[in-house]
Amino acid sequence: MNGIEERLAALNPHQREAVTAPDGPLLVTAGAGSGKTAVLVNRIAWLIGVKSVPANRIIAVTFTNKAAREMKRRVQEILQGEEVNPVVGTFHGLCNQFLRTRHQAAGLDRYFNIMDQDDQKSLISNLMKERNLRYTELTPSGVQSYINKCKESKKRAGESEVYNHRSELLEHMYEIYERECEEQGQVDFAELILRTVEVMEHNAEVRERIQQRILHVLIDEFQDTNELQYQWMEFFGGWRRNISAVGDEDQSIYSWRGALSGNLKRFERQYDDSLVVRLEQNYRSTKPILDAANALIKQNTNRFEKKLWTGNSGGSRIKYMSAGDSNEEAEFIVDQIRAFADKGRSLSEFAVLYRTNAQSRNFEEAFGAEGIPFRVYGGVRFYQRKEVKETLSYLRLVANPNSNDASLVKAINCPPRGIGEVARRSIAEMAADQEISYWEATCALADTGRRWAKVRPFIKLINNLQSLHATYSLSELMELTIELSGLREHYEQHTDPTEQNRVVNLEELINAAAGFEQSQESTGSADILDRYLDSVVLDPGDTHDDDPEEKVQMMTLHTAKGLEFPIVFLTGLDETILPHFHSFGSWQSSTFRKSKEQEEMQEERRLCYVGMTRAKETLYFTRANRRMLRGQWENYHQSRFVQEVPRDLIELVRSTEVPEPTVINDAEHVDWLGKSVSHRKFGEGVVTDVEANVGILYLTIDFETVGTKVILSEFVSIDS
DNA sequence: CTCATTAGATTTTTT
DNA sequence: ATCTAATGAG
Repeated sequence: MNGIEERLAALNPHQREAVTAPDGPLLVTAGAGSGKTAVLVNRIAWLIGVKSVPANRIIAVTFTNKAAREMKRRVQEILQGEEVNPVVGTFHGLCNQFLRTRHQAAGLDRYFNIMDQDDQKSLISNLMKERNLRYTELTPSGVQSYINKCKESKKRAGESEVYNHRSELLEHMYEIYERECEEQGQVDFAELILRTVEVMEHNAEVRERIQQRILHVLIDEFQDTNELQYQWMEFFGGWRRNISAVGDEDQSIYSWRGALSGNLKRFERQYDDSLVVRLEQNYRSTKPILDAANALIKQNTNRFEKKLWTGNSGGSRIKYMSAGDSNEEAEFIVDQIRAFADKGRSLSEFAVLYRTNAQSRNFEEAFGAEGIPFRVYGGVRFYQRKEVKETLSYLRLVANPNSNDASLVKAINCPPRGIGEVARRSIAEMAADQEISYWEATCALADTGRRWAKVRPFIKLINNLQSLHATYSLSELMELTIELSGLREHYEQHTDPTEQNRVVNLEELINAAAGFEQSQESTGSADILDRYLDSVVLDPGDTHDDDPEEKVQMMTLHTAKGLEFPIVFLTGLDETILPHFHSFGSWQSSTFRKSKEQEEMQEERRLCYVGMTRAKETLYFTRANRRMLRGQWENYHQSRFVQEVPRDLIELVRSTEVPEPTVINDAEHVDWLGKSVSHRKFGEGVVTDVEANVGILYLTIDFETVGTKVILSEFVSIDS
């Protein structure tokens, strides 16, 4: 017998209805903390255990790898006994598997390489440089975001409307980029999904085989799917229509990545016979926290009104602390955690959440100084460090020298071997002329005279590592690479702490490889190096996941989605931080549009909502009047979101003297409108719009030289 | 070609 | 403040 009956009995009627829904489309809209993941987990277990659906014919999609692992674990836990293996993964992970086994049908190199955002950006940057395409109108990141936007809405180069010079250039870059990726066997994140959908669309044989095999498709976090992912769902699950989608529009926080929370409604419309279940009972938070979160999210327009409720009673109000500066904010949190910990709370019960990764630094310093153990998720990623990227470049060359030109460029002169710009250019030229890889070009050039003698040891090194690859394990190969390449020696020579730390990171990298080996023990014997190199890009998260140690958890609001903690510090509740204003008095914003701002503001509010609803029993709001930004102290004002929470749900914990926000009346509004003003950086302009919020005036100003920007009133002066 | 110094930039969030 | 790219001296 298995544990399903027992589990079903523990669910509420709505949850049970969703879990045991008959075949056919199912849409679950679920508020924060209402147990939507539990519904998915139990439904998978129910399908396997009660309906006897073979586990490997069920496919479930989650948003993060962490969530996928958790889901597999929980399904297995319910179905005690024999091992079950439903297919669970992220869109990107699943599409990668699909393409690896069908690279031929997909028209991809057998050993195609996956680029992360950094790789993609430097490829674009190099393309622009080498082909002299450094147009003033375009930046590499501009091109990058254009290409990704296109791919996310299933558009290839040439399929977008060209309406001005700039968009013409962008299309041109997209074309060049596509060709380059094709030639080099490079695949970016969006391409994984796009290519998969295209194979399903055009290859009837593959499509039919897959559609026959898959009996059920389940998708979590449906509000965060984009056009491409919606189509993926249709190709993989649309034929049998056994699709379960779970989501919450109030937690849609990835529209900047092309996500369309409207996909929830689209699903409901398109599969009009679907069973729709709404989960509105919150099991996570105390009443004051839930009431506060509900009040906040109510400010968003055009949303389906939910009445999220809880049976929990009691609980304290939100504790609000407004600090003089960011250091004080951090110290306050340290003090509070100390006090709780003295009462016997475990450090792992605390989470410090922030809008931007840059904010973590303050907290890291304060916690470090006080000797409180903490763990930062994400941040400057381990796998993005220079020394780590260098080592991985060697491994990529070992795995497949012919589809990793960028890796060759990186590895060939790290550590310095006297092979520089001139040599690189010759290699690139020859590779282009003869349509061969950089590696082949380098090998050919090595025999062409004394000038190329320096590359011979390098070629030998790679060949040597390739032969070692056959006999040594992944972690051993990693260690040999670091030693034989001279990377360790190179970094050990330096005495300053930054460089010394790199040696430590190299050790850490070997450990990570060993950890990967262990986690993959049960899986087949397909080349572990290839799978490791994929996982480094697709799942660079925690190298040692189930860290049992007691540590305070620190992460961005985005990373926190789907998690819960007894005590949560929601930090940086300041205008321009949360809500964040990328369009605020900064560089390019000639395309600033009011409607877009509205949309972005609502997403910021949802982000705040996500943060608040992570808390089970205690929630803190913290902010600071002054923060260090790029080496300078800047002034900040309390976030509008604090005002949007009813006063009686907030308790002032400790507050340094905050000047009462100046109340702006209508007369002052009118005062600004139409006035000529000047700004220190942007020069002269005219105020075209005024908006007041929480005592702060936001002026839309049409500048003579730099176009339209939104500026805080305190940064401009009226011309006399 | 390497190393050191300097000028310049820095779009928030993640697979 | 901190990182990278560009520049110049050896």
